[in-house]
Amino acid sequence: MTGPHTLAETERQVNQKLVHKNINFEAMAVTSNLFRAANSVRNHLERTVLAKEDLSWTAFVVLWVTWIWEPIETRQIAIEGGFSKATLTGVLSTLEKRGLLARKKSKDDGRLVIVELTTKGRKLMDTLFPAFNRQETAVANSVAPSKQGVLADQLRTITKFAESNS
Amino acid sequence: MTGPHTLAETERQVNQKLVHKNINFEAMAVTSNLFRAANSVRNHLERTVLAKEDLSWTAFVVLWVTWIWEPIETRQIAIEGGFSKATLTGVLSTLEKRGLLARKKSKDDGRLVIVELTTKGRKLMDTLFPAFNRQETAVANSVAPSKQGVLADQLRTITKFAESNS
DNA sequence: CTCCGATTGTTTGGATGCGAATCATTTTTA
DNA sequence: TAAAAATGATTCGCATCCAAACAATCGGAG
Repeated sequence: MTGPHTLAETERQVNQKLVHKNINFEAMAVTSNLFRAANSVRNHLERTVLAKEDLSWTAFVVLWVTWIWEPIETRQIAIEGGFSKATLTGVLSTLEKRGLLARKKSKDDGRLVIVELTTKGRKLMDTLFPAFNRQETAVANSVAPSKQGVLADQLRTITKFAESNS
Repeated sequence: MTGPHTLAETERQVNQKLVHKNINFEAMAVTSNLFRAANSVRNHLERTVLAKEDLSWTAFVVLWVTWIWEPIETRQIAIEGGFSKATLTGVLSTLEKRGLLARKKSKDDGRLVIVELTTKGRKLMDTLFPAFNRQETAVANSVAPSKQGVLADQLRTITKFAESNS
């Protein structure tokens, strides 16, 4: 991820390419570092926590959302996790095959599918999520704990803006 | 992306699931909002800027890195852009087919491939990047401009930590 | 009661991305 | 100099993800 060029070098180079235009370097720094941070943190968590359980990122999110809210409708898992219904169907099948969760039809509405963790799945999350959270803590603590609340708020604000302005 | 449950509701629910364990909610908020923000901003930029040029995110990054540093070695594009060599080969072929850039062999080292934009590619980036940057500005300005420098710095710090702790 | 539109999960087809193996070239070793 | 190791890019096989089409179900309008 960290290339041979520093961000400062890149900005200088961009400036030379665009001397005649008005480029907002500070905004560029915010977004580009947002992507770098998200990617590297995701890779970090995958390597340090998820890999040994052979779970993909999406699979973990599905387990997590289900664990928190079970019993839960599949459509809600997709919304909460931020991926498509199509993606969810595949991941659910995989996790069901591995015995970590179970699908069942809703009695009230035949279209809906309800998901619950199995005992095995619940047991896994009981140890996996604390381990995950420990790594989240290590990552977050690279900025001062007293500043983390503001940081999270700013990220929330950015999300809200980006989502409302299609 | 934004589910029907607020973060506060989720935290309350997590707390009930884990009353006996120590969960760091602030760290959880930092990372989860980091992913939400990155995803929503990427989707926003894809929709508002990249879609009308029929460019994928990765394709745009390749064009951008090349535009800034050309002539540039392919391995450096991959490092700078944060994706694998395998991914790059495919994207380069696509962009070359579309006449936006060109590959040539290095004279000094026959293993290396050097990439340059074509006139068409350069012309595209001359208008595309300013448009992209305008949207970056809109996104970044959802937090006060005076706080953007600190925000970018914190994201840089997180990246550095996550990358150094495999 | 019967359509008919809306909603939901699944299937299908295609795009994207990666790791491992492969091929070509260069550099190092002996 | 010749063989071996190292370094690049590409190819191949696999997993992941999505949009669109599809089938099943629900809820009204008439």
